[in-house]
Amino acid sequence: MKNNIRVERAILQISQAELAEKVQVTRQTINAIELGKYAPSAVLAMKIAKVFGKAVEEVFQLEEND
Amino acid sequence: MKNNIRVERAILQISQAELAEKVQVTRQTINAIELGKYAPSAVLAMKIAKVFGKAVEEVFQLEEND
DNA sequence: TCAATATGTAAAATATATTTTACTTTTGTT
DNA sequence: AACAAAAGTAAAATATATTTTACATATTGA
Repeated sequence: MKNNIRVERAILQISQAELAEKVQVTRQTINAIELGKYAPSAVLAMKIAKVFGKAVEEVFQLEEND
Repeated sequence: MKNNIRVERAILQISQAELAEKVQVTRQTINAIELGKYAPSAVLAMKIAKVFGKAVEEVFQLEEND
C-alpha cells in the first residue's frame, strides 16, 4: 500500500503531529503509515483523506502484494 | 462505519462467498463487515470498492463514533 | 551556533481485524 | 415439503494496527 501523505501534508503545510491530532491518532501512527510500515484501518484512511479533501484512492494506492 | 455492500452485491448479483473470493478473504469476513460487526482494513475496503467499481467513500461511510 | 520543532525509531502492551472450524437459520426452487 | 444455496453466528487462534513511553536524529529559524 502506497500513499501520498507527505505531499498532501506539504500542500496543507501541516506536521505529522498536526495531522495526527486532526484524525485522533498518535504522531507515531501517522509516521508509520506515511513511511509505509503498515497500512491503516479503513476508518483512519477515510479520515486522513477527508482532511486532505481527497478521495481515499487519491491518497492511498493498492499495490500488487495487497 | 456504515456500508452499502449488500446493495452493491445485489447490483452485481454476487453472493458473500463470491465477493470474499474476489477480494481474497473468507466469507465470514465479508459477512461481519457487511453487518457492521467491525470495520475492514483500508486494503480490504479498497479492494471491495474496486470490485464494485466505486470509490471507497461510495461504499463505506464514516459515522460520528468513528 | 543554539534552540526549537519535526521526524525517525523501537519495544512492549493493547485493541482490532481476520481466519478457522463448525453449526444454525433463512431463503429460494422444484 | 424437501432440498440446496446463502446467510448468520460463535469461540478460539492468529495477524495486524495502534498506543505508550522513550530516546535519537534531522531540519529550520533566530
